[in-house]
Amino acid sequence: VNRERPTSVRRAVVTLADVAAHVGVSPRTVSRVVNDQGGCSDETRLRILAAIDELGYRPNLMARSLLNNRSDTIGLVGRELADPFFTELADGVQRAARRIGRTMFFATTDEGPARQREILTSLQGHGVDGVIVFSIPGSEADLLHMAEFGLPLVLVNTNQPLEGPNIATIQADLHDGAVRAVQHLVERGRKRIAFATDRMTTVHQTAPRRQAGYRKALANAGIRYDERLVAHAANTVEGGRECVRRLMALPKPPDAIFAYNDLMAIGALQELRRLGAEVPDDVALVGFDDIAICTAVVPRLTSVRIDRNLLGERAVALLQDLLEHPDESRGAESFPVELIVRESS
Amino acid sequence: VNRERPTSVRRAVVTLADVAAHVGVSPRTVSRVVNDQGGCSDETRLRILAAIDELGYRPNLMARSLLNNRSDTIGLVGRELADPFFTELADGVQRAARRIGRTMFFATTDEGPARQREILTSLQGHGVDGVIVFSIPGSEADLLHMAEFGLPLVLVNTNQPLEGPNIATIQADLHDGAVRAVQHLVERGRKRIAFATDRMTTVHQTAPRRQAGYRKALANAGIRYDERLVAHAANTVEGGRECVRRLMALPKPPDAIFAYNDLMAIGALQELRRLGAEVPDDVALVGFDDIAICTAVVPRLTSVRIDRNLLGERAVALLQDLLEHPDESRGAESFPVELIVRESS
DNA sequence: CTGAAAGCGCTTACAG
DNA sequence: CTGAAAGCGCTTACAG
Repeated sequence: VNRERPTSVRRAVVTLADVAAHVGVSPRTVSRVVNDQGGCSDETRLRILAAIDELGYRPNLMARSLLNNRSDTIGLVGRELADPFFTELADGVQRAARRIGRTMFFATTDEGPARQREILTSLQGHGVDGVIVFSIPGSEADLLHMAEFGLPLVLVNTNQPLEGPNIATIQADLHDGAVRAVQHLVERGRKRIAFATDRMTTVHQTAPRRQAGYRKALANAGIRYDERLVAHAANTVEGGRECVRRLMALPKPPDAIFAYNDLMAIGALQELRRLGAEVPDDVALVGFDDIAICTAVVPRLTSVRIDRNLLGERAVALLQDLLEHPDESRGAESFPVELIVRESS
Repeated sequence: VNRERPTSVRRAVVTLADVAAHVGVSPRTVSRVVNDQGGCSDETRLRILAAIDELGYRPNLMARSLLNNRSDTIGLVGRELADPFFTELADGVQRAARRIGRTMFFATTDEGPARQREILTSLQGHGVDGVIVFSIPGSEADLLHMAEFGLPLVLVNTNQPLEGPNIATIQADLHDGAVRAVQHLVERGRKRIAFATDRMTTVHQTAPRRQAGYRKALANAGIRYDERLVAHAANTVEGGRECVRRLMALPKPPDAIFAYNDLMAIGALQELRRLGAEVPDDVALVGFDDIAICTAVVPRLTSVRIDRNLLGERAVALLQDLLEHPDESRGAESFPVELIVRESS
């Protein structure tokens, strides 16, 4: 073990040079063994491996990155871990990254664009080869700028598709998801299909995309759009309850409800039961996101599923492509969704 | 911008030397400005800052770490992101780390001890100052070994408390949580208190700790332990349903159920309703973990809460202490839990 | 099959 | 207030 370093918090750590000295060869030879480059007698090789084991040598990957200008590492950045959408995405990213020999590091940025920039700068500084960002609305210009200055970026579910050097975007097709959900309710013979949605104040532009799909499917089916059947509330369980109270108090209440997300759908389910309405007989119900609770409620909830694992894997593939062909510009990619029909409709 | 490097996947990146050349000063001076060390005329300083902005210079943190032997970075390692327990812990870690000027990187290891070791080695190689591990059972010896070889480690909710150089553990007091839950049911006047628990086959030793608390609280209250009131099933919603079917079929069914976790409690709730039993009037119900759904079900679920955010913050404090005083050995720390009483009991 | 030299981007003493 | 030198741990050409 090497020199004293009293100011350091870390214990002195074994270096390649320590191993070389211990065996009595040059660092170059140890390096060759560590990197499996061959060109080394079996005898020296075994002695070196034994020394590595004995001393507990671990290569310093930062030193290596400094030379190679690559770390085989990618970053993943999202708002908050509490969001199940994000965690499943992350699991997909993790698996796909591993398959191509990359390690994923992961950081969250709860507080908006400034913090996001800070995290991305930190990741870049620590040498990640590229970053997948589950982006914060309002940070688009910033992200384009960072990509241009050398940090390859894949944006997942950003508001607008972005184009530029060193950047790619992929978005779940929320519009199509809403179309499918409403079309399914039409096929079930429903005529008065309500939409229980988020308050539109949010900066996340997902509600408008879903609502556009809702209107499109109604139009396709020749059903007139009726503003009274669109209820706005918080996108939570309580918000879902609130929407149902208002919708069921209408002179002509709905015979189906398409909810902005599953939490609202579950709130709607609870409130419908309380009001004595049967699901799906009196009111059919479709949620969005297909979170785990969908199969834990009675009746089990029909929902629009985004395969978040697959979305994560796709994002890794895009990033890899970006890293291999940095100079090609590429369009925004759309990610398909599917409708999972269960008992609530 | 510097030299051509055709083999690199990364775009050529601006270095400190580039900035120095652009302004016409030595790298040393730029370094001083970047690190706010003073000792530089305001005029040069401003010119340097302008150049940094114009060229888009970002310090290479790996090079810096190589010199300092510290990165102000900590790692967090867990099984899978899908586990809400872990994500809330992570949010606490993230916030606490940030408060002391550290960046948290995060990695998952779904597949057991071998993979965990791989991830930890990678984190160490990338220069993290220490790691918080939400550990995998069976990896204890390995973790002790890694700590001894220079990677400071804090273990959260490990099976056994571990002691050794460079290592600390913290565990939620599951035993006390179970005692409180059952004591609460006793105070509510319940006499036949069942325990719906996990199959004990699991390597995670949490079920026995909860069961010991259950027995302890019964003994405290002078209630005889009755093996027939302990039902085992999968620790899922479906498992909870299964336990209730068996328990309510007993000659003398229970008047209260303490569940291994909230998922089982929610399954129990559904099945009790299906059987026509009122909660809490006929059967009182207490869960464990206090996951989000507890307040979304009707009646809202009483549960044992582990403040996972706080647990995460505590883990960071322990790690920081370990980094500042590497040579002190320390005991295992116990983390208190609380009972959140709601409508189900 | 093995080694001496140079350098990745940066900072830490040391001089002026 | 500013700079030249040395070195963190490693790898990449180049020699032998």
